[in-house]
Amino acid sequence: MSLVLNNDSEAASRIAPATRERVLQVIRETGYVADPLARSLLRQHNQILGIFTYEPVFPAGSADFYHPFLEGIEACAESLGCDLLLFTSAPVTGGTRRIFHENNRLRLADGCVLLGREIPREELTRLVQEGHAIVSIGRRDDVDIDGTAPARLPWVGADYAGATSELARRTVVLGHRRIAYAGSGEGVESAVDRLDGLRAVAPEVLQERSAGRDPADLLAALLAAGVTAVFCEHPADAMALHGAALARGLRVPEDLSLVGLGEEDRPGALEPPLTCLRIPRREMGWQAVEVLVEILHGTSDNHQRLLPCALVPGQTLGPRQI
Amino acid sequence: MSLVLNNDSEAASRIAPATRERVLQVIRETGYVADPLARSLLRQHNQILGIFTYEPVFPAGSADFYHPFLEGIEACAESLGCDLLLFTSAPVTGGTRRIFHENNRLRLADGCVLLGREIPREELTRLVQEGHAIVSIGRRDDVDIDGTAPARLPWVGADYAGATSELARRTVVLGHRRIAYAGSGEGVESAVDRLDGLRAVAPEVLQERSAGRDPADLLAALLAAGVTAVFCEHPADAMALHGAALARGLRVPEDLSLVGLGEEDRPGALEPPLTCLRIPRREMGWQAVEVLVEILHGTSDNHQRLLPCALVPGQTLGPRQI
DNA sequence: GACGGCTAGTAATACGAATTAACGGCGCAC
DNA sequence: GTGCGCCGTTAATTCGTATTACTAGCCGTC
Repeated sequence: MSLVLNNDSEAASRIAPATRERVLQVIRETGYVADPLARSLLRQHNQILGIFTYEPVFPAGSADFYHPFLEGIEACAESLGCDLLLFTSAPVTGGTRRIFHENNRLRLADGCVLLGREIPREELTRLVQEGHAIVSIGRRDDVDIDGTAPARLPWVGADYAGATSELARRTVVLGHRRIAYAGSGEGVESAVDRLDGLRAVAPEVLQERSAGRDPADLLAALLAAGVTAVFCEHPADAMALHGAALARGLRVPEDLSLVGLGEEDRPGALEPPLTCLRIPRREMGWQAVEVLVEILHGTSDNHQRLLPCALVPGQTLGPRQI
Repeated sequence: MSLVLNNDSEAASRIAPATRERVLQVIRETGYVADPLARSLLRQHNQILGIFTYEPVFPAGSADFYHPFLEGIEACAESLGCDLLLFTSAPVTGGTRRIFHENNRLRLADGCVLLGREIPREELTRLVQEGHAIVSIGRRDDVDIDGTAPARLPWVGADYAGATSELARRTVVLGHRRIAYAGSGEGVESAVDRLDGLRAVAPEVLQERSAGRDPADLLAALLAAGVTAVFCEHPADAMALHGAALARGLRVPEDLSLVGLGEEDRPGALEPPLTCLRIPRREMGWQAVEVLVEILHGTSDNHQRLLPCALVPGQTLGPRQI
């Protein structure tokens, strides 16, 4: 039976064509399908790729930030003939989902794509220690495994640093000398990369936190420091600053240039359109699955890919008025 | 071991506290986790719910029509502690994905949510025949199983008929006598329901196909027939007709009332806002999972739920000008 | 002191498919 | 005529866990 189902070269030689046809006939009649569970138990792989998100996969409020990643993942998985498993069973403790719990179901999947702005270090460490095949979407710092050299985590990231540097160069060329960075610039890798990219070109950056701050106050502080161009970690901050600038009678970009270091939540919402980045999210999703397959097959040995961000010209970055 | 892991009432009585603690200690040290595959093989259920879509789950182009359904499904699955399996391995033959293929992996999931505008009848029939636990999102006609009475398919649908009837009533109250339906009104259940809902209130409906037709031509035909209000199967058609009306120097709703029998793709895109329906998509996703669980648990016996659509007043439906 | 009942721990079996080993029958060759 | 090899089939074993049956040991009671 199984010899006929999995028509291997070996089986072909072993089974007589007549018998083979008879078995196939019965299979057609009864509509028999091998229990994929039992097969997997033996084969030790499932053709299932897991997706683990540290935020809800299908977030209601936010303008579907994760959607394009999932698009790419789905498209690639489909091309590979793999199913996708969403680990929605992982319980939420202390605000974030945790992949490791008493009955973690990680092994249902052959490998796992990790998605989320921030992934707890201890989870990453344990994932690596236990030898799970994982790929992070978004660059992650290497994890320290006690004793040994830091483990190079597989990831597919967006080149925030490079894109920010390029925007910074253009800003400098436009005459700006006092450039500010609005945002934390620390903690999460994506924030660090952005600030690093800006600093690489403009070392004298003025950094101002924006979280939970009144845009008008933030703007006032920036202007007082003589800033003429603001790089915003979150495009939403750029929108807020734009509003505050208008309220103050300032023009963008004539009096103040604004750059968003990410995608606009709702393209077209701001007039004039924001100068910002386009994160290759779909492509990142696709390539994450590619890397995962490379890991599973043992091909290639570099499991870190940095994809370029396209620059969205917009109209909020202009020459500095003398 | 398994006795300790699954701390049942029985196990509690069987295992000595000391032994129990010793085993737990070893489990903690080794980080052992039971292979979910092997467990499932024995238990005959997985805590996995399948999602099968007859279109890509994460469609790139369309404005994420399916996203809210998935949101609801995810939220409910999470509350149940179930994982979600996306059947991306199903091959596409003849334009649509097919759930049944030589190695269908349906049995990986305990039950399956079916998503898609149109689901091939033969697939539904076979799903029912083979006794799979399924729920369709969107009403589906009963399927004929040869010999027996038509099988009542489980589904969670939007009450297009009721909502359309209500809109029709309002339209009649506003003085409109010649009402048209733009769209196929046949084939897919959702289209049939809409036209039926309109006909229930306004039997003398003029029906015009809109697919692949120049909006200007369609509009001309409608006006020639003396139509003063158009119910559009697809809101996109309403948008197109609106454009054609403007081009012709007509005002909406003064000269022509437009109603969309669905959600606007991009709310706010049309000015004035379209009078249309709000499909309770998130709620449908949630309840689909609820129904699925009812089926699996054998509780309840009515597995068909019709959820009301909210009416979005908009400003494209107005009194008929005498 | 012996037997019965209860408990704790261990061994066996089942889950469903796949792989492999064993086996029976047949034919060919020596 | 017998032995070996080949072909086709069947039985056994494997995957990792859960359940059940069974056994050894202990205590209490008669």
